[in-house]
Amino acid sequence: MVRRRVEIKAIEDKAKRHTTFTKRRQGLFKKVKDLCYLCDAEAAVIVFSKAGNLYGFGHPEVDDVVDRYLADHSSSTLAKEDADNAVQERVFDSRVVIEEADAEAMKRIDKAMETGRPAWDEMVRDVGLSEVYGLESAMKESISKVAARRRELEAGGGNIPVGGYGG
Amino acid sequence: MVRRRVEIKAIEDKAKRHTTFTKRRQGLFKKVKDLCYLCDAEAAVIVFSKAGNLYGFGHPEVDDVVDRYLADHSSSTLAKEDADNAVQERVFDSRVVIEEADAEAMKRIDKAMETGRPAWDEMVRDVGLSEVYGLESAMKESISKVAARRRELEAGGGNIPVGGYGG
DNA sequence: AATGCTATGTATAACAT
DNA sequence: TATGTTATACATAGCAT
Repeated sequence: MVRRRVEIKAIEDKAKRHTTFTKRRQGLFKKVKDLCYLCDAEAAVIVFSKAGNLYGFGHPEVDDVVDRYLADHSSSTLAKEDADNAVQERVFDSRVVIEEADAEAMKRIDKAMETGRPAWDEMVRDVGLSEVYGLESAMKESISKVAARRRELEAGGGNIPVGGYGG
Repeated sequence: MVRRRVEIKAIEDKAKRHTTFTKRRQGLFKKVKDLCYLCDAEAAVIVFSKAGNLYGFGHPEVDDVVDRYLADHSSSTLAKEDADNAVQERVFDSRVVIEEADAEAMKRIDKAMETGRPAWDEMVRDVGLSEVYGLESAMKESISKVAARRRELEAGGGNIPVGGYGG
C-alpha cells in the first residue's frame, strides 16, 4: 500500500482498469453533485466505458441538461477547454446560417421528408455545409421541444389527441 | 486558512460562490480527462452556471459524446445515479415503440413537415405519448447522422453537392 | 468481481495579492 | 475580480477479503 504518484496513461490490466474506472466514476459523480449544490448550477456527466457501457449523472437530470445544451450551444459562444487545458472559442450563430441556407435547403429537406424517414437519412449524405448547419440547428430546436413534450406526457399531464396512441 | 470541513449547501455570497465554481469546475474537468486517459473511456461534462453560462469539457469532444449519448441511451438500459446515490433503472427500447406508433404517427409527421418547419413545431403540441417516443427516437437517430455529416464537412472532406451552399 | 481499509497523493477553502 | 499560496479535507492506489 505504497501508492506512488499516479501516472496518467492507459491502464493495461483489465481488472485494475475496471476498479479504477468504478472508483473514479463514483468520485466524479459526487464532484458534479457537490458543484451543483454549492453553486446552484446545472450539470451532467456522460461516460462511456471502454466496453461501451453508458453511465450518466445529472442535476436535475442528464436529459434536462443535454436538452438545454442542445438548445443553447449552437446559438452562443462556447468556451471549450481541450485536453491540454488550452481554451478554444467557437462562435456560431445558427440563425444567420439558417437564413442563408433556408430557401433551397428547406425545399430539399421537405421533399426528402415526404418520401419517408429512410430517404431523410440518405439525403444527409448529399447535403452541403450551410445546409447541414441549418438542418442540424432546426432539428436541435425541434428535438428540445419534443423532449419537453415527452417529459410533459410522462409526468401524466399530457393532452392525448383524438384518435391518438396514449400510453 | 483553517479550511473547516465543507458543508454541501448553497453558497450565498456571490463572490465566494464564483470562486468556488471556477475552482471546482477546473478540478472536475481534470478528473474527467484523467478518467478518460486512464481507462480509455469517452466522457463529457456540461455545466451551466447559476448565471446561465455554459461550460463544457469532453473527450474526444463534448459533441461527439452527446451525439453518442443521444444515439445510444434511448435504445439501451441506462443506470442513472440520482442525487442521493440511489440507482434507478430505465429500460426503453424505442424500436418497439416506433413499430407500434409508426404508421399513423409517421403519416402525421410527414404531413406536418410538408408545410414547413413552424407547423413541425406546433404539431408537437398535439402528439401523444407513443408518437412522441417514435418522433424523438427518429430525430435522435437522424441528428446523429447530421452531426456526423457536419463534422465530416468541417474536417474539409465533404463532397459539396452541385448547386450547393458550400462554405 | 465487488467491497473495505489506510497510507498517501490531490483538490481546494481560506487567505493574500 | 482574477490569480497565487498553503494548510487541510477529501479521493483513491494498492492491498486484503
